[in-house]
Amino acid sequence: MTKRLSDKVEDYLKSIYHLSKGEGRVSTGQIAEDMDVSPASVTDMVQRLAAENPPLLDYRKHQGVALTGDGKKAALEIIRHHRLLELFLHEVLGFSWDQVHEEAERLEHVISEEFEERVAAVLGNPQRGLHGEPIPSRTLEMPDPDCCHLQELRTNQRGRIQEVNDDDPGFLRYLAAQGLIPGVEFEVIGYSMYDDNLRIQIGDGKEELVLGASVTSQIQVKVLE
Amino acid sequence: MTKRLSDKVEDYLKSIYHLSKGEGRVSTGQIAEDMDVSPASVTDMVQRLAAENPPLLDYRKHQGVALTGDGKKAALEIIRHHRLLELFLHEVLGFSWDQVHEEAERLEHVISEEFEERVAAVLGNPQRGLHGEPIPSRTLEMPDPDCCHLQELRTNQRGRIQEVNDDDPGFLRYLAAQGLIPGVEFEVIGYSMYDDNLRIQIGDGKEELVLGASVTSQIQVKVLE
DNA sequence: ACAAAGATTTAGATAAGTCTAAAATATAAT
DNA sequence: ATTATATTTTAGACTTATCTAAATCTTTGT
Ligand SMILES: [Mn+2]
Ligand SMILES: [Mn+2]
Ligand SMILES: [Mn+2]
Ligand SMILES: [Mn+2]
Repeated sequence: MTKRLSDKVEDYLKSIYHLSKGEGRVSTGQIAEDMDVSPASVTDMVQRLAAENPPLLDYRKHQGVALTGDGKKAALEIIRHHRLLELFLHEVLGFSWDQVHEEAERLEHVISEEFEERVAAVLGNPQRGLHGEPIPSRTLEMPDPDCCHLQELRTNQRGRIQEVNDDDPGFLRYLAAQGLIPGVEFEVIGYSMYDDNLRIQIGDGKEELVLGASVTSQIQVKVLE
Repeated sequence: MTKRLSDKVEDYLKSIYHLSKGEGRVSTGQIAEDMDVSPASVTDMVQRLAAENPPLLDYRKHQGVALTGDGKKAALEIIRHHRLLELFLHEVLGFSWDQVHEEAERLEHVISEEFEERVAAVLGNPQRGLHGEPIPSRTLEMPDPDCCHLQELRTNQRGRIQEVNDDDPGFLRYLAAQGLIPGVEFEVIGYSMYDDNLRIQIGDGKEELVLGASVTSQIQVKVLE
């Protein structure tokens, strides 16, 4: 009989989960930035969530917050909804991969466990989302990331695109146009230390791309070999 | 650029639409009863909706409210969402006909026009919902009801079930168990004027049912011949 | 070690939606 | 036509979520 959380609370928990990757502390300022609200609003909200029964956050003045077990569970529930919904919107309703995020952002808060189960079943209990994100299991276990940011790779390293940032439709269309989609393999063939540009070659074709840090920081890859 | 209405506002407009059947005035008391909130809350809300720009309601003190053109359009938009969603939940996700209403009640407020269009397309642009209700068109025209309550029929009249009240799961399971579903034809073979019980025979089998007023008032039928 | 800068928290306001209790109005009954 | 009853509206309060401006910590640079 865990009391139903509001949409806003769910979005706060999700934001904190993403910023902390499930562990560690996050500052109120980071949350304010990510959620596009004032720092004062965040302080107020996190104090309320820390005072909940059971508490959803561990809050200490001037030292940010960490998710409690309950807070993390609530966040993972919504993240599971979000990622299943994105896949469903694409596979069943034909939404394009840059349109699904916004729609899922609203739907994630209102679907029942029944809906979640049925969608998962229709999709064959997938473990990865439309943009390559791992989907928490029914029991809310989140698989390890087993990948790092493309940004961190250097010349001669090979990798496979694992996951891309999905909250900017324009960026997603750009990625698709360049062939930078989850599953694609590549080799780093150059690095410029002054601007952090990375030159990569996709597949075994001669297709080359030069990507800036603001692109490579939004792509997660698995290093090969 | 019509400002986005809140879920609550949409539910008020929908309630007023149903109570007034799109025309005429409705008292604040009726709305309070239907929405399960206090009369004071209703008065407050209808005054706000009447003060909107453009106004969604016509309100006169102590004389109830009527939907304006804009209010009616907003109500029909949500009713279209609701009925398309119920059908979708049943046809695509396998929800039973007594489960869909509750889920649709929440989803109706958050789906985009894009979602609405795609669902309608997947379903083949249906004109009737899962419980027989007419579905407003894309342009928000509501087809005429062309039917009346089963309650009003008398001995020897034949009819076809057109539409049933869908907000009580138990009632829907009861109807399904009795074979009282939209499309089924029957003949009234008896009427008891003291308790308003109706005796009906379904199809041409010898299956007979006796139905009280609280059942017959929740079923809409088309009179045959 | 201390002042300046930066981040966070408090204080005070506002808007939406709800409630209960009291006041006002309308309807029905004598 | 008055009085009694029922309905509706107002008044005052509360909750959630947000803001701006002011106060208070923390961190950093010298
Ligand atoms: Mn997303
Ligand atoms: Mn969201
Ligand atoms: Mn319904
Ligand atoms: Mn609703």
